[in-house]
Amino acid sequence: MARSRNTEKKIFDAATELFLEKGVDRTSVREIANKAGINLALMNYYFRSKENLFDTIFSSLVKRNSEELIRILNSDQELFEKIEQYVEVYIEMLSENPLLVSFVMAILHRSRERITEMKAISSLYATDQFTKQLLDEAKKGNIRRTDPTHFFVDMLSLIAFPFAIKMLVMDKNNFSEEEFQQFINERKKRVPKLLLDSLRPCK
Amino acid sequence: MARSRNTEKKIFDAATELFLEKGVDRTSVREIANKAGINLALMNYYFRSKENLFDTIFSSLVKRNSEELIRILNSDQELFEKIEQYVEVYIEMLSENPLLVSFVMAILHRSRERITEMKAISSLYATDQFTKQLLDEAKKGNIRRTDPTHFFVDMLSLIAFPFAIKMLVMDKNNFSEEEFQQFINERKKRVPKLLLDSLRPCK
DNA sequence: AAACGTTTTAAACGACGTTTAAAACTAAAT
DNA sequence: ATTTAGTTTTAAACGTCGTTTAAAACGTTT
Repeated sequence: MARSRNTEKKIFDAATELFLEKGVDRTSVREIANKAGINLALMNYYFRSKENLFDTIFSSLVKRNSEELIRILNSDQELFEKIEQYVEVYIEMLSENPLLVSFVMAILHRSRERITEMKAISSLYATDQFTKQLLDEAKKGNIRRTDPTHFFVDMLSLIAFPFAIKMLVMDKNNFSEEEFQQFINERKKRVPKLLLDSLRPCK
Repeated sequence: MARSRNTEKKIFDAATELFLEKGVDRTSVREIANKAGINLALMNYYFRSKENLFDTIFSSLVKRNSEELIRILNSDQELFEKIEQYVEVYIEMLSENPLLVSFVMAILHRSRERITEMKAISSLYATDQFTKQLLDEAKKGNIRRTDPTHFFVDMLSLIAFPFAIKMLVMDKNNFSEEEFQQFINERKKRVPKLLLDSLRPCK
């Protein structure tokens, strides 16, 4: 240990703030160093590369937010309730963390190949328990038979994509920021209803 | 006119190919110039900037592919058929044009800055006719009442998002490229069914 | 063949992420 | 108290990026 034991944290915090504010690509290492009040080279000393700094920040952010989602998905809660809760919590999480959304967008755009290497994301989609539940309930005749992979992709799409096209939706409907938030809030009930309707055996 | 009347086209073609192959950000102007067999400065001479070159390529790609989608959306076709056709054609289009997917990802990622391109995309979604149709059919009692904005967002999400998370889906399910194509193909029937089920008045 | 506008070229610019090698510093060993 | 070993910080430079510049090469028209 030496002069400053919080240099790493200073870099981390400054970068987080700048990444959120102007995006990863538009934030230079020199800016980060400046904001953190440290020498340019220290970013590489502590985080090896800007890319790795980004990954570190992103992973810690995902970790902080994903635990509840993972817990819900793997609980032995009743299927319909589980879906309702999962969707609501997921949407709320994305709603409260714009940084998370823009990070995911950045990753999907910049390194779609690399996305599976990110353990933080990968662990979010451990769907074994959920898959089993879908198949069991179908066998019991409680729900219609459905391909679990498709169902999970449907669910993720309905949850996440609206955030990706936020600007498009706002522009098309002349939404203010508040109106878009309201729109997203409505989806907390709408999306589960849509999904559950497709599972109900009735007709 | 002077020495080479197809320099512009050579740049356009080389850039298109490289952008598809390795993404916009990972393609340098020097690479484009190299592949096109032209001097570095000519890219700026003909296209002003790399960003503008990207826009040009993207716009022409969208133009080539969007006409049919717009036509379908604004036709006076019966609602259910229209949805089926729209989804199928859209998925097929994204399936055949990976470049389009990565371009859209690039634009959505920086949607705050890339307003021009956003407008280009936005024009794809003149949903007035479609909205009217949804409201009319609901009034007639043929379908359940639904918020047209939400419904359209649902539809787009189910169509497009799976392409964005392609690598994740492939990794989680150990899909080969062919198997992912098959998975996408299945969605051509699945997605319309899901959407139509949510509209049916029955239960 | 001279003048003009267009296209092409080589070289350089400033900004970027990163590396280097030495300096500054702390902590432990003599 | 001084040397030693290890860590942290620094200034300077590296190579690459997108872009600009000013001159050269060229085709066309007079």
